[in-house]
Amino acid sequence: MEKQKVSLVVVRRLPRYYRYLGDLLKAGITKISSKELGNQMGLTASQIRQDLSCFGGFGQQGYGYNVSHLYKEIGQILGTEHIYKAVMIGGGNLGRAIANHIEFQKRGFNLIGIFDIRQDAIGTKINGVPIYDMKDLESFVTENKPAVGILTLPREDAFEVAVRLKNLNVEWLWNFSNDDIILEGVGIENVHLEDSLMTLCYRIFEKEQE
Amino acid sequence: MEKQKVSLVVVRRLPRYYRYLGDLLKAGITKISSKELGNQMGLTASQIRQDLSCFGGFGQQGYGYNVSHLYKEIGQILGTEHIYKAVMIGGGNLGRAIANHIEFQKRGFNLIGIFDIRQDAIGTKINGVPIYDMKDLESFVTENKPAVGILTLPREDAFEVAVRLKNLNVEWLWNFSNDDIILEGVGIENVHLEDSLMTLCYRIFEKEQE
DNA sequence: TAGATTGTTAATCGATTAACAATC
DNA sequence: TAGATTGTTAATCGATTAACAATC
Repeated sequence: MEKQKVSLVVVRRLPRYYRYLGDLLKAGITKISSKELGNQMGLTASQIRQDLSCFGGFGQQGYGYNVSHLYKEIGQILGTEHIYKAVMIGGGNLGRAIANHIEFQKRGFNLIGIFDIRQDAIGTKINGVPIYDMKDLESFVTENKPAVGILTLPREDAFEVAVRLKNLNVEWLWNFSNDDIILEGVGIENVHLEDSLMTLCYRIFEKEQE
Repeated sequence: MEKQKVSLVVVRRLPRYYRYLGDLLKAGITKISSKELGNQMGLTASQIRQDLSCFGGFGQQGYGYNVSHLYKEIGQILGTEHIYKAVMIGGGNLGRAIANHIEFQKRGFNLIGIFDIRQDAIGTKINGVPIYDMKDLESFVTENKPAVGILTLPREDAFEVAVRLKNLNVEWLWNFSNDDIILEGVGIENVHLEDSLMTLCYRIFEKEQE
């Protein structure tokens, strides 16, 4: 009774659907067809119907999709109503920005602690989240059992910390360190900012040569 | 004499190759085969050879690739030796983190100014880069002609600013605002952090249900 | 009812993997 | 020379698009 696993390329489009539907909802639009949504998003109607059909039939022939209903369904699929606990490793500039900027609750997470080695940061808070001493990582994680580690620390230290987290049964990482971490049994969601910037550089240069 | 445009999925792998080769170089390794590199990166040897062959033949039969040579070639392809000027719009937490954290020079860019509306920020610097008044965007951009705008401002204001930049002939955006910006003639490199986090949420939930 | 639009099956397109001759 | 490994062509696999019967 194993249901077919949905391809990651489809899953990665879901948050984008969710955003567009949220905007439509806010704009007071109650129904939308795959054709019209495709126009707005720059996708084919076919792709939208194909994507959604991985999760069920949310539309109605001759009518289209009810915006509010589809929005809720996709939110459900994405698991926005979950509250997975997360700890952040690295309270520097990047960690600080993420902790302040991301609305964890709306995305299904709760950031319960930030860990750092800088003594002057320890004991303070970022956006209400306490900064703890890296030395206390083991005891804190053992007690609080977060599902996710957010790696906002330098590349050199990332792998070692990932291993420490793995040993504490933290099996998911949101990784901002510019390093690939390949660890058996650990799922990684990478945000490689430098890679993105280099890709941009390539695209600019390529365009210039046309 | 138009050369075949290289697919974006291949281009997006280049920075990753570049990173791995840089590490090998630092480790003093002088040669590597596609098979061994594939092992390390979790790719097939075939894919690596196929990817590289989009840009030329950098290897040698029976030997493999010279690490230092290949590293330099990929750096060249990515355009790391360029210096495209960039301005950042939004000097809040996220902008501050990016300005401090990203090594623009190493990636082919020079961040020449940050724009904000908060009067207390204007006149200060982030990592040596001055913060200017948003009112002066037009004159500054007209004079300095940056190629890229980095959008680290709230979603609500992102589109309007993108249009202002487009009108000033800034045709490339590195977009951190959680908004899709679709503008004729403007190339966008999106970093949708919230989308990434929601994808992670989905993956955790999916795994739990196995 | 007639028009619109879904969900799904089939066709196409593109990306990845396999195979292998060339050759270092 | 023999073994290794490339670059490239062919085969496979997966993702996107097109087509269409079902039906609101």
